[in-house]
Amino acid sequence: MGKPSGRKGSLLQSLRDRHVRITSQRKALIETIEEADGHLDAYTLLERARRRSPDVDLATVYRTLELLKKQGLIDELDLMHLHGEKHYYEARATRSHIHLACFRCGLIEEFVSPLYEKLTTEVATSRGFQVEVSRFEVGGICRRCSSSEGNEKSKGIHSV
Amino acid sequence: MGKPSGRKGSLLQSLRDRHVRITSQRKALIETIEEADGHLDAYTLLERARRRSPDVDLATVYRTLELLKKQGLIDELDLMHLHGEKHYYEARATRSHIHLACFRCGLIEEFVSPLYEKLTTEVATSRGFQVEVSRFEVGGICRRCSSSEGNEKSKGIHSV
DNA sequence: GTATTTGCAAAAGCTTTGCTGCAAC
DNA sequence: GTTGCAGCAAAGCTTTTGCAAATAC
Repeated sequence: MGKPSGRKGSLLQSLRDRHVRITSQRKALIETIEEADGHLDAYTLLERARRRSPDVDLATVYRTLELLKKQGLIDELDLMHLHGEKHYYEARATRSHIHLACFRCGLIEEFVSPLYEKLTTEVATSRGFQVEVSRFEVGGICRRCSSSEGNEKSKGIHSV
Repeated sequence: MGKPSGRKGSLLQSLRDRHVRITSQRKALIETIEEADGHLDAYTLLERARRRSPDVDLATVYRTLELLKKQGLIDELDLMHLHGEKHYYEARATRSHIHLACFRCGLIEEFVSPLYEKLTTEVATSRGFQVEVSRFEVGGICRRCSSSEGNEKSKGIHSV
């Protein structure tokens, strides 16, 4: 399943274009984000980034995420708080998409629709609102879980 | 500006219909939620509910919110984390609506559109996903802040 | 009378911050 | 050489949990 993500390596370039300082830690974190291709929480990002730069600290992870958010280069997701209150991050996609979170198995699906863009435009036009970020999340039961209704009890039975 | 909310007093009735125990604390909390008509965080809910029932505890607030969420009677919002990581709650509306959060002044607007329902239906149909909850939040700059661009510095200058 | 809910206090989870030394430009 | 970043450790804020006493039905 193809993800609606942007070209890899674009995050670093965007930072350079904006005259933001590129440190080795930021580089490691950004490369990790781009490699992951979506849905990383801060701690997972830390663990993976340490393969590239062993001394990265969690504080740096958060500070870098904050920076990237402010630059509009990544999006912050809640994924319906399926796994606690933490946040997830992904490189901003070329096309915005909805996240579907299955309460039963924990699967996260992505869904692209022209209606999404249309709706965002409608907000901007009719309310005079300059949209910088938007987030559409849906929670419920995925197709696979509905069809195996009642047979599966545990969470996480379908791979993410 | 009319809110797209349901009839007042319906939360308690819904609980009775579902044979959920009605305690005095739950009653106080529910009445407070309905009176507020939207966007209460847990601590504010506690403070207000204490006017009706002085001994309510924050733990009870969270437990009751959990109950109402599970029953699908309230919705949980993040409001783009405009004021920290806490959540906001509102009685589930008869029509689902988008929340627009202004990063500059903190104003939260609500926006109803047929496209929203259409999009949700599309998700259900094309992915076979049983939608239980959906949340569409938008962050950016509201009309008023765009027109007073650069003149206003502080947050919360426009009333919520 | 019995099962559930509550208050209290403590803990947990995620995120932010202060400070000093270090790295980028 | 300056300015801003990183690591470390500590604190912060929201939310959850264990347990004994109280409450609803």
